Amino acid sequence: MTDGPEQQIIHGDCVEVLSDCPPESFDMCFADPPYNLQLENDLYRPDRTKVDAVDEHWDQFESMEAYDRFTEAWMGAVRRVLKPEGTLWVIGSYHNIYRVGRVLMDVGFWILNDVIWVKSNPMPNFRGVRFTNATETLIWAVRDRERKDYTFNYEDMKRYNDGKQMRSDWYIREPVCAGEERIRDENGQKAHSTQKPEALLRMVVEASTNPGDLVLDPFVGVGTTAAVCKKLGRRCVGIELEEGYVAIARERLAAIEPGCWLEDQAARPPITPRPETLPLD
Amino acid sequence: MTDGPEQQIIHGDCVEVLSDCPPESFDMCFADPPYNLQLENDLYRPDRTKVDAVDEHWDQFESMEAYDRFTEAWMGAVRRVLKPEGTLWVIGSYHNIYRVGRVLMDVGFWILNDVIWVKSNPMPNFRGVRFTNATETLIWAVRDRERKDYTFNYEDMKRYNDGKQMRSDWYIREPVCAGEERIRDENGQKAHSTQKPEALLRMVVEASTNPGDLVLDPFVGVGTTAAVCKKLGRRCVGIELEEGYVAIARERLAAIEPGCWLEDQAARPPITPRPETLPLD
DNA sequence: GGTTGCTTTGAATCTCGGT
DNA sequence: GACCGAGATTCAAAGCAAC
Repeated sequence: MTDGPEQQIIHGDCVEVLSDCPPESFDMCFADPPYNLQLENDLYRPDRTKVDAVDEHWDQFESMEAYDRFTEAWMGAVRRVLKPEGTLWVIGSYHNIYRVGRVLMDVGFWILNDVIWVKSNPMPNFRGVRFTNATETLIWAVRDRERKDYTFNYEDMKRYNDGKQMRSDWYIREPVCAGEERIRDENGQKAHSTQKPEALLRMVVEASTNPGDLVLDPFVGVGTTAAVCKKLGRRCVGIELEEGYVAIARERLAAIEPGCWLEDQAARPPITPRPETLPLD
Repeated sequence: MTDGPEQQIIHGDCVEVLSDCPPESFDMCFADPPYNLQLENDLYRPDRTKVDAVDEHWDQFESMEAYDRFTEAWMGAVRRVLKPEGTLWVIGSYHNIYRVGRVLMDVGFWILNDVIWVKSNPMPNFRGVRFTNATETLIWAVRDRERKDYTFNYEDMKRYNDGKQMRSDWYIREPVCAGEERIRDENGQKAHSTQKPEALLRMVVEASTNPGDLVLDPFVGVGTTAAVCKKLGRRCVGIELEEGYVAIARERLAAIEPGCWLEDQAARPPITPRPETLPLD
């Protein structure tokens, strides 16, 4: 699995694919599993246009229990192939992150931080019945609790907080994934309903790996993790079940020049520092 | 239980105390459960008695199980005494919020938001091995999923975001040790290690209750929830196991003029708006 | 080429009352 | 409980056309 090209996209179910992988192979894993959104009805904006919701079959689960079994399966498979000092990142929303987080603890991972991705332009709550859901959560955890030698590029991260210790609240400069970065199909529709910004993955990869390290993404989708790894000189194995996504990810990777971000880091930081808050009174 | 003074502090274990309470009595519950049950070296039982070091069978997994049992116990007791349209707020950090959140879903609560308390003055990570842990998480959930008539003062909340829909990221200062709000004992030491800011509770109470509503805090500590309720004209029952905290909370309540914040709301907003992010380049 | 204003859209557990 | 119609309801950033 580590003998292929520096970055590769494998088509298949991550649990099956990883069963052929030797243990303790990967330095880091980033996982963006299905969120198991429970959408009961269509949602319309105040101007009566319909919201293009996440309705893909890969986000449908029979029950919460089924989702927990799914989580235990992929997380156990990932843990086996992680090095003992390797770390796991998982991203989610309130729909799934509490279930995922508890499974993560139960299978033996040790949480290092929960990082909050604060969005500058989240979708509002159109009916005014809740607060605007303005964040997503990333859990960062080490495989074995007793291993203190996981990779954390502390000094590099300081550059993103004005020279001070980097905080766990991240204000991603490229907000919701839109614009030029958003990959579209031949009809101009978004190719993947939940594509993540490259800036977010850049923070993750820079913080917790070194150049040449081997990264795993078991739900690689249209290949954001692999693309960022290629730009940052990390090796990456991305696994994806949907054949359509696999093709897009491979095409995306082919257009990237290896290591092209390595000299560009200071020039264009991926996140903005949290601005000063106003005084209380 | 609702026949006492408008705000009262009850000394005892919340599960026991609530067993004498008629069902569906409360409009809202705010809970700040202990999450120091399982530290690096010291282990505690769910009743917060310390575990003898010779109990070697009391390993990490069992202590997490015990914490879950503890959570199920208090949350079940709370759910019984909440009105069906009543809501529950729980605050926690990454140490416990994933376990608490999953229990919350499993016992039937329906999550409305996860609110991120972003601290302007978090304690840094002294050893530089993680990101500064700059947030805590509040889960807001309605008792019965099908009830849409929970209280949410949408328009009132807009006042705290420049007239626009309030977001789920809240920027509130922590009560620092030097601050006026921090309650101290006769030796000048902080009386409670995790005292919450009144500004945070004010947001919670104003968002999800109306004047005259009955609020429950099963871990009321030094009485922040009860104090804010008194200032905002809400009734409150606070329960606390530690006798020392009970005395402090009662003393604190006695010094508060009922409803003193009701006319002052616009003058002193509890939170700061999310500051502008910096321009792109 | 720059500016202005209108349109589109983003991981969303988003109403209520009558039949 | 399902269906239907009335009615109340949105923020920021990108895309694009017009000027």
